[in-house]
Amino acid sequence: MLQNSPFARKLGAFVTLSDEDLATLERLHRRRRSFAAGVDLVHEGQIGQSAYILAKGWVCSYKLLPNGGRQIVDFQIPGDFLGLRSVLFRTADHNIEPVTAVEASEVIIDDLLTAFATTPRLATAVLWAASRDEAMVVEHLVGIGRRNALERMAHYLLELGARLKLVGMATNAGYKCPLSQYMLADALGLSAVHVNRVLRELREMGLLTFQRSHVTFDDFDRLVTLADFDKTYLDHDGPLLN
Amino acid sequence: MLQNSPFARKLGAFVTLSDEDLATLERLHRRRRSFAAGVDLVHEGQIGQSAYILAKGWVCSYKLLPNGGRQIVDFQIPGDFLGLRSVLFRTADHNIEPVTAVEASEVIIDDLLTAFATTPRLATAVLWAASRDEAMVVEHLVGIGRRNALERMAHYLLELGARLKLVGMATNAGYKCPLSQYMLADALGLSAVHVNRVLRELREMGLLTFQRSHVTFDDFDRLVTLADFDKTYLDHDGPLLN
DNA sequence: AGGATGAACTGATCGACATCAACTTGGCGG
DNA sequence: CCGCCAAGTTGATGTCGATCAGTTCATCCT
Repeated sequence: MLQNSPFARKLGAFVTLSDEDLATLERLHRRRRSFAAGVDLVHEGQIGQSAYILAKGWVCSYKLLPNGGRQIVDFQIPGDFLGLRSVLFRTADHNIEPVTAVEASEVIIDDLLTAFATTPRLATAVLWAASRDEAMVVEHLVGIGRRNALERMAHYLLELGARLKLVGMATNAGYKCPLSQYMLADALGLSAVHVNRVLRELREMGLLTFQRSHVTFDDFDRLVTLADFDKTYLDHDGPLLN
Repeated sequence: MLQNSPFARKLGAFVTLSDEDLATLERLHRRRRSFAAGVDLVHEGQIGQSAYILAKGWVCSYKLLPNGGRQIVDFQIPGDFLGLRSVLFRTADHNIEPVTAVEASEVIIDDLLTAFATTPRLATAVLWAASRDEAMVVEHLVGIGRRNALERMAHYLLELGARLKLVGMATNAGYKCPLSQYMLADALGLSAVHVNRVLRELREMGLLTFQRSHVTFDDFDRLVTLADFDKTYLDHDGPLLN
């Protein structure tokens, strides 16, 4: 059983990986790096960046606006691939910042292209992972565009739960979550003040408690109903390709 | 010169395609289909769907909410790949509806996987196209999350212009645009009423006119400034891979 | 021409969330 | 054990865009 890395574990949700695939995957994990919280890993406009496979810790990717605001596009958790766009594009189009201390494997573009050429199956798996990321961004877009603050928060925290569960870092009871209310605000397109009120409301409704960096689902089912959470878009139902 | 299809033309913005690549690409274009405006091509929950390469016309992809609202995620124009996620995922996570009459090539999953195995370069190109789509969704997310209605509209219409220009359907002066104010509203997370006011304001400011299905840039530079439009994220600067 | 239809347009009112300006709590170093 | 600082919390006030309730305009139909 070679499925040790959370990345392999995640790809396993889409394709059954052969030993050869796993070996190729393993070869991407050579350049291990550590990063401190708060120090940008990639920033907009940089060229010739690397990508990373996240092994430990949380990071966020965001964009800044001229008026000083920022929009967090997504948080990445162990097993996630980050910075794919900053490798494929001439210049990075977003910033990546560690939320906590982080460990990750650096993947340079040549490694990636070589891996694709030797195991096309892996290329398909990475395409799947990228599509899943896109699906999450899309769902996030729907939330910001059409859901009110309460539904949006509930939905987002449920999604994080489902993602963490896939890599064994959450249960249906809850999970550890290092995000501040400010970060949640930047992610959800709300003000920090409003995030606070919304979290209080969810707590008083008996649905969910977010305190001391811990999310507890107090009533999972009602929460799912409120948020209209349907995790189909995460495509967690086991390998399609064998 | 085999670069006839808008799809090949678009991929050419990322990789220089060999004759072999182009031939493989050509083989994806066998099953030509036509669709009438307004009749869903794919809808949420369907399984075993095909993907399409759009040859003619506009389509939109959207999600519906239980409260009756809908969020249009993106419009697709000729040369765009659509429904990739409905092929890679067990079940489609979004709906696709033709905005106008449409012609497209149907791509079944086996064709795609075979193409990837024979020309890994093409797999990389498709990954790039998917990443570019994601970049657009991200920019859209930023717009809805952090830009006001005026900036959002300006930014979105500029983006459409840049995309259309890449496939020869727009100039810096403007372009033909079949979208109703209702559709724009569903895309931008606004009400149709507000879309109307915003368009009027842009017109009165002398920046842009959207009338009779035609977008005219009256003052391109000021518009770019207002919208803070930086097209880096579209990665149009010529092949990275040769 | 007269009606039907759907998109475009307008004014009045309302509400969700932002902003501003505090105060409170909790963890940490000295 | 105290003081500090960041995060969390709360109330008062302001605003952007939604909603409601229409009118106008263009096109098509018989």
